[in-house]
Amino acid sequence: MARAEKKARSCPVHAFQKLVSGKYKLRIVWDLQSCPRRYGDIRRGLLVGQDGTKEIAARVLSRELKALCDAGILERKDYGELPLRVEYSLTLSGRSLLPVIESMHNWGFKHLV
Amino acid sequence: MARAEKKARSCPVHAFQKLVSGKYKLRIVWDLQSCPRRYGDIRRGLLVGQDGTKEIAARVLSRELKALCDAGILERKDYGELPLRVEYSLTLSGRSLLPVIESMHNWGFKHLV
DNA sequence: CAGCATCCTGCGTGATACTG
DNA sequence: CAGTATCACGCAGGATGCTG
Repeated sequence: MARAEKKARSCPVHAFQKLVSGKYKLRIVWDLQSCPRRYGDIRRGLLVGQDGTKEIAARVLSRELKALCDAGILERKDYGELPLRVEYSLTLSGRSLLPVIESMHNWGFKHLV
Repeated sequence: MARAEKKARSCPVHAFQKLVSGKYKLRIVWDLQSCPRRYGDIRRGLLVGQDGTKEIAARVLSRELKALCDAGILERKDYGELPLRVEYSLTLSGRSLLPVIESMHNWGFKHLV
């Protein structure tokens, strides 16, 4: 199921880190846990900086989404409608990532923030 | 317990990601789980690339270690001996990080590697 | 041995404009 | 609306040499 590059003997932690590298990948997955979302919804609302962060650049979001799709974490569904409508949702593999992110979330909530 | 910058309303996941940003921080913590280690031990053996990765640059390792110390994850103990001898160990806060890293490790081991 | 000081390079991120 | 095309830039990461 689409595991990109299976580096021979590399460290799992490092491999994981590389997979979710980038400022937004983890947050995207986390934000999709309850339901699929459209491109614009992910962009606005979810990633707009509550803490002063700027809105994510379209180009960046595109790349992160594409990377996640290529990694088999997300699925992209194009409805072929007009105006354009594309929805992103978690795959099974993506869902399996949620507990991991949750542990990060909880730790961060306790020790940081 | 040294929490650096407590960004007001920032996302815990993102805060966590920032804290452990860098290629080696997580692996360093992970490698220190069983016992304290010396600077050189961390550098050699542990971080030398089993998968072809080069040895970490001294400057980089220094920075990562310092950042982890500043974050209250690691503790630095200088024995004041000659030849120089410095040991790094996990603090309580650092230990609390282990389950989180473990979940990443397990996921990575299952889905990547 | 455990690091700093310097210099250098690539890539991740971002801003702006444009398109089907 | 959901992107792609360009251009620009800071900084993490690396290489080399030096020191107490």
